[in-house]
Amino acid sequence: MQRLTRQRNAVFSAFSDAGRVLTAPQILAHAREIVPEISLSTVYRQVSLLLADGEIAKVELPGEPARYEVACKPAAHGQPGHGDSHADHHHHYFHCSSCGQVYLLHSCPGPMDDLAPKGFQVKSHEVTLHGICASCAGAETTGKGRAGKSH
Amino acid sequence: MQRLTRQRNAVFSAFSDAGRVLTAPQILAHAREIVPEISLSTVYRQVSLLLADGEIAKVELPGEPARYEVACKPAAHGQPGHGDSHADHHHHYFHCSSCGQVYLLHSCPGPMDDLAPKGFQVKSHEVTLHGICASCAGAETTGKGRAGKSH
DNA sequence: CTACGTGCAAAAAGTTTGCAATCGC
DNA sequence: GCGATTGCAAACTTTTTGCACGTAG
Repeated sequence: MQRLTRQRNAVFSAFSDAGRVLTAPQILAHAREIVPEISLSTVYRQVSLLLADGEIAKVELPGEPARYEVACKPAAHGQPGHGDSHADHHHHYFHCSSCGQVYLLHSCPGPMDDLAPKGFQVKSHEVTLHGICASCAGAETTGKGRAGKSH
Repeated sequence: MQRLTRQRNAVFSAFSDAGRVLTAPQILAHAREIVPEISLSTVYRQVSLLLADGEIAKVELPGEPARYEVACKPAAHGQPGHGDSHADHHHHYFHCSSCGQVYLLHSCPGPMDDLAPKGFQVKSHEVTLHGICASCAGAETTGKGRAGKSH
């Protein structure tokens, strides 16, 4: 059985703290605010456990490191309250090219089996949107917003 | 200016040979049939050059290593003259979970700007389909196929 | 007390880079 | 000959793993 260590709590609360889609180093940074001596290995190990438990989900976008999000939880920038029971928790993502932040999308363009040639069995699909998020779009006139990684 | 080395030719012909979406190690394997002493570094370097030339395009799918495909642009080695900037030819991909092969899709579900919350500027989108390709679906009874990576 | 969890270091996988030798032009 | 290109090894990034110690239960 899993033990209730400070590190496990720190990793998990990193998500509630940030409420967003985080990379492993970002989780580490947040967790270190609670348990400064936590190591990246432990982050990865706890993430694996949380994944196996279904408490978080892995978010993989083309060309970037894996991120993780709290599973089946209301989105960070949306308001909770919808009784969205997890039937098939497949969602899609928006990647801001300005701040690097990944946002959850709740809608889905629907089945796109027609895109595949005949004879191909489509099991699932992933959609990634790229562009400028509302924060960055709004910040471009007001000056600097809350960008962090413009590499 | 770029020199016409055997390695460059080997890397480029790896694509015509395979005619598919290839990972760097796959390019290496094909290129080694022509120039056995070619190294992976050279493959990466030539791939970078070909990318810069617009002769090939990088294909990044969630959770896997980068692949490369011959670009849709017709002129291969000729001089482009002027003004031919790469248009917005985006396509999508089908990833076979059985053989690992990546297939190009020609159709596109259309603009999906509506998926993003208001205030978000959608610049582009990517769609990845997962499932069983026609070869693997057909091979499931005969047991042949060309599977390789079932990890 | 005992087994699971942790930190560190090293490894694995994919990609890039420094450097001396090579080879196109 | 000059300098771009190559092969090798080493660095780098992201993630995993081996091992000895620490700690929850």
